[in-house]
Amino acid sequence: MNKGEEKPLDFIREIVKKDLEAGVFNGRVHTRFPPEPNGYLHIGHAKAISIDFGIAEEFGGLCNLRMDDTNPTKEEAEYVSAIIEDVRWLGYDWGDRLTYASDYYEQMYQYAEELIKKGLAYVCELTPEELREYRGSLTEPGRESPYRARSVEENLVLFRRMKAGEFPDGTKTLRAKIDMASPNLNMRDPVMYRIVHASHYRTGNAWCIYPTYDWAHGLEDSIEGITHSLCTLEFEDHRPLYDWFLEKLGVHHPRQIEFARLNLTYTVLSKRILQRLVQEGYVSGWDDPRLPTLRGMRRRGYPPEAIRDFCARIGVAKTDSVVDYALLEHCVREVLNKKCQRVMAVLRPLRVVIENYPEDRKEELEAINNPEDPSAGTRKIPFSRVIYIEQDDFMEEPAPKFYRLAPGREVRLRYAYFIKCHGYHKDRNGRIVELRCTYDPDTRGGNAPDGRKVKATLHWVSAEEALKVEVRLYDRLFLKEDPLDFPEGSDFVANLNPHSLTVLTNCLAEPCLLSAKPWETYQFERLGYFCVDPDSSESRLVFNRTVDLKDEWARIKKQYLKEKQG
RNA sequence: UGGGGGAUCGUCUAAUGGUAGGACAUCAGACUCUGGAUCUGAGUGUCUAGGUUCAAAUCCUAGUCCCCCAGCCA
Repeated sequence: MNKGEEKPLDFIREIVKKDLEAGVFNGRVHTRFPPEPNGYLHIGHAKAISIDFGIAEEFGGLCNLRMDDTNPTKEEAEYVSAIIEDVRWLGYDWGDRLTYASDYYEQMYQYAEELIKKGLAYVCELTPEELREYRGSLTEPGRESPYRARSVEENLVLFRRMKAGEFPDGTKTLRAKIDMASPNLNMRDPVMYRIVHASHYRTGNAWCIYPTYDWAHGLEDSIEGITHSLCTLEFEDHRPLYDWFLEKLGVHHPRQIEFARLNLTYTVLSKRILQRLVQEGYVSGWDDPRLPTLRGMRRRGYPPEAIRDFCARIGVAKTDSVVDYALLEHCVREVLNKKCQRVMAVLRPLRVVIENYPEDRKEELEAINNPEDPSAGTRKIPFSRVIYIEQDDFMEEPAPKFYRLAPGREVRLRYAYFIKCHGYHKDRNGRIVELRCTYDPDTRGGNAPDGRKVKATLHWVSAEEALKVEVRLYDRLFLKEDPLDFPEGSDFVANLNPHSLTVLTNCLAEPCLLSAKPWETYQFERLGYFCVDPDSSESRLVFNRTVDLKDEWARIKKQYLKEKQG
């Protein structure tokens, strides 16, 4: 694509554009995002949201947020508010167009009577088991229900009695009269209404018959004047039915277009499995930062604009695809790099005594808040004789290409001084517990007047002023790229990463973090991005690692270890 | 063995008969007071076999492989 050229449109936008040009819907574009309030939204929904709301926005149209609540046994008000919150957090707005399928129950019922009167629907008394048998199979046609030939009058009476609550659950259904021999199973006289004596979270006990998805969805779209009904691929062979209902009713008829749902490596987006992860305690809740739920990602520190950018980058197509999780992380880093304040924190502290630095001396050094954003200004960091550095930043016997501290080696303490290691102490287990170093007073601020260079710059905190904080390190929840690829006889649990969470309780951070507030994200220099978890209290800050920084040394180390092994 | 869809670098996605391009990932280098960021460069792809054409990812024919559908879930 050359400069100045428009970004190519995906196949849906292409269709919408053509419809617009042809005046198909009187030049209108109106979409909808129709979640069922029976669970929490995840990154897969974010893709759909970004398509539904994005297309409406780009073509000067509208997008409704619609609760597709047609099943009283699964839906709850709690999910409605969570969905609203999550879509809003992502940054989308539906004005006053928050709608509910349940608001259309009466109208749907009237449409159903209309279809009965046209001889296109009938009350069937087959049991669920019988219904299945009568449906036939993928290769064999179904059989017509013995109740199929009822008169319009009888159907009407029966249907009204169904509505009146005269029959127990599961004893009768209203079915569309289409074609039991259709090669498309969805057309084999699909159920439109089922009897369910259950209280609905919105309509209470007003109804005991509830519309099925196939019957309801097109009507919802039609009633709301939707022009383009965008959904995922598995609804492709429901489209003939969607079209059939609307055509027989002769009502406003939106165009349904299907796209591939999102899959991510090392991640599951199946509602059922997500539920098990939460219910069986593999994660701490729906907002566990390891989960691909929007709440989880928010708590992890993923900015909504990064998720939106991700959705824009993955594109829209009909090919089944699995997107590399690294792309999401890239989008997250890109946003965070630009806006996060830098700070120094030590995850696994190693005590360093600077022998030639006077015991009674303290000083403050100036540090840049964000090199990507000069307007973020600077801050002061305390420095003193005893400091802590990262355990990983010292090697007794340095590996090849390890530039950091080692006996006899000089490195820079960021924004402070050059220090040189002269010795170290070990505990009785042989673990290094303290380094003895000297500093060069002439290198204050981090540069040597004689121009000598060091190969590494370390982050550090002053022992006395440091804040003790908790840091939760997250890693992918699953070990396998495809978590559903497990040996026979086991299940996805076999692929769970036992080290997906590491809690570090003895971390030390520079004192400016004292004022940090929940949900704020910082870059811990050389380590990654960390956001303040709402579990934090006045006396103890808790940080979640959002994502690490790209780490050249980690890469080299890995290569080195691999070579050493074989 | 029914029907509906789909196959382009490792991954995602463009090219709509006319130079197979981008992004992420990977590798190499430059720069750097974050082994970060930034910059430069490299490699890797049209499912297969035929055909049409000056020219095919694109059109035709025949295959192959993958996904979805037998809820009174959505």
